[in-house]
Amino acid sequence: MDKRTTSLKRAEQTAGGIAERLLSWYERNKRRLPWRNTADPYAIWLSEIMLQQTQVEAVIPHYRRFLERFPTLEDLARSPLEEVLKAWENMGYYSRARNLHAASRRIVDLHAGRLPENPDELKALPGIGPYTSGAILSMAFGKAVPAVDGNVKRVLCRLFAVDSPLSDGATQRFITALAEKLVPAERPGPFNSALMELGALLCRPGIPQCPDCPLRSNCLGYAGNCQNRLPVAGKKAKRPDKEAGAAILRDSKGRFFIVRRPADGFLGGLWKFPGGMLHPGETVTDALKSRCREELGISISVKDHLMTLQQFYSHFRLTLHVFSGTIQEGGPLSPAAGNRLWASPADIRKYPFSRVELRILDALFI
DNA sequence: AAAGCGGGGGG
DNA sequence: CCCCCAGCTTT
Repeated sequence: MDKRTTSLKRAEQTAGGIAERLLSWYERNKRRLPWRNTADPYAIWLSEIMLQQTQVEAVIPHYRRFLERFPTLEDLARSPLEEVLKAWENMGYYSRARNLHAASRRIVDLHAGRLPENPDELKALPGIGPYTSGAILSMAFGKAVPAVDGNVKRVLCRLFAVDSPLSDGATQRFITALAEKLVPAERPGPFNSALMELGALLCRPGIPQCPDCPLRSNCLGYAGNCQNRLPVAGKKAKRPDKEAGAAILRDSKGRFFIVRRPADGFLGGLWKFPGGMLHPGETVTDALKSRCREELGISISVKDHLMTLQQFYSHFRLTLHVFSGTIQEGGPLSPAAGNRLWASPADIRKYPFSRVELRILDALFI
C-alpha cells in the first residue's frame, strides 16, 4: 500500500486518542491569550489576520489597541483606510490591513455585517486563505475543519515522519489531508489551537522537547529518532542588497514634505519622505534629484547628510541614506495634492509610516 | 511553482 | 549570519 495512504489510515485510527490526549494537555498548559477569551467572530478573525507570519507576543499589544480603536466590524468598515493603517503601524505586511478593511466593507454590504459560515464565502474575502478560513470556521463557528499553519505542518511532519520537502505542494496537500483525519467533531476549535500550541511550546523548530510531549507515543518521528531533522525545508531565496535615498524637505514653518506610497505596492498606503532607489552607478544626490523629478515633478537641492539606516525586509536588505534638502521649484502640492502634503512636527505622527520612517523621526526627535 | 510582501525574536 | 513566525496574493 502507498506510504501516504498508510499514514492517512493510521491518522484515522489514532485520531480519537490523539485528540483526547492533546486536548487534555492543552487545558493544562495553554497560554492565556486575549483572543482565547472571546466568542466574537470579528475579534477571532482579527486575531488570525494579525497572527499571519507574526509571533504571538508581537501581536498581543496591537490586538488590544486595534480592538479598542475598532470595537466592532461596523466600526472598522466605516473608518477610513488611513486610520486602519495607523493602527497597523509597525506590524508589517500592510496588505493584511488593507484586505481586512476591504473585507469588512464587503461583509457589511454582502453579508449583513456577519462573517459567513461557509468556507467558499470566507475564502472569497480578501486576506482569508485556507488557514484563516479553517481557523475562523473551527474557532468561531465550531465546524470540524482543520487549520493548518506553520506549527501544524511541523507537528504533523514529525508525528507521521513526513520526509518530503514542505515547500512541495503535494506535501502540503498531504499534511492537510492528515489534519482533516485528526480534527474531531467535538471541540474542533480547541483541537486546532492545541495542535498549534504544541508546535509553539514543545514541538518547536530545531530540537523539540519530546519528553514532555503528550503525543510522543504516537510520534513516528520520535520512534525513528528523526524528529530533529523534520520537517525537510525547501531552498531559500537569497536577499539582495539595495540602496535608496530619502530627502527631508522642510518649509519656512518647519513642516515636513511627505508623500503617500501607491495603494497596492510595497508598504502600500503608508507615507514616506520623498526619494527612492539608487540606480546602478548613481550618487545619492543624483538619485534624490532624479526620483523627486520623476515621481513628484519637483526640483530639489540636496544639502547635508543626516544619517544612514539599514532596514531588513522580507526579500531584500535596504541601506537608506537620509539627506536634508530644499525645494527649488515646482509647487509640491499640485497636481496630485491627495498624495503629498506638508506635515507639521506636531501632526506628522498622525500619519501612518513604516518602520524606517519612524526610525528617521525618532532620530530627528520629532 | 515561485515571488512579493514587514518586522521582530532567537540561535 | 541564519532561521522562523497562527499565510495570502499575484504572476
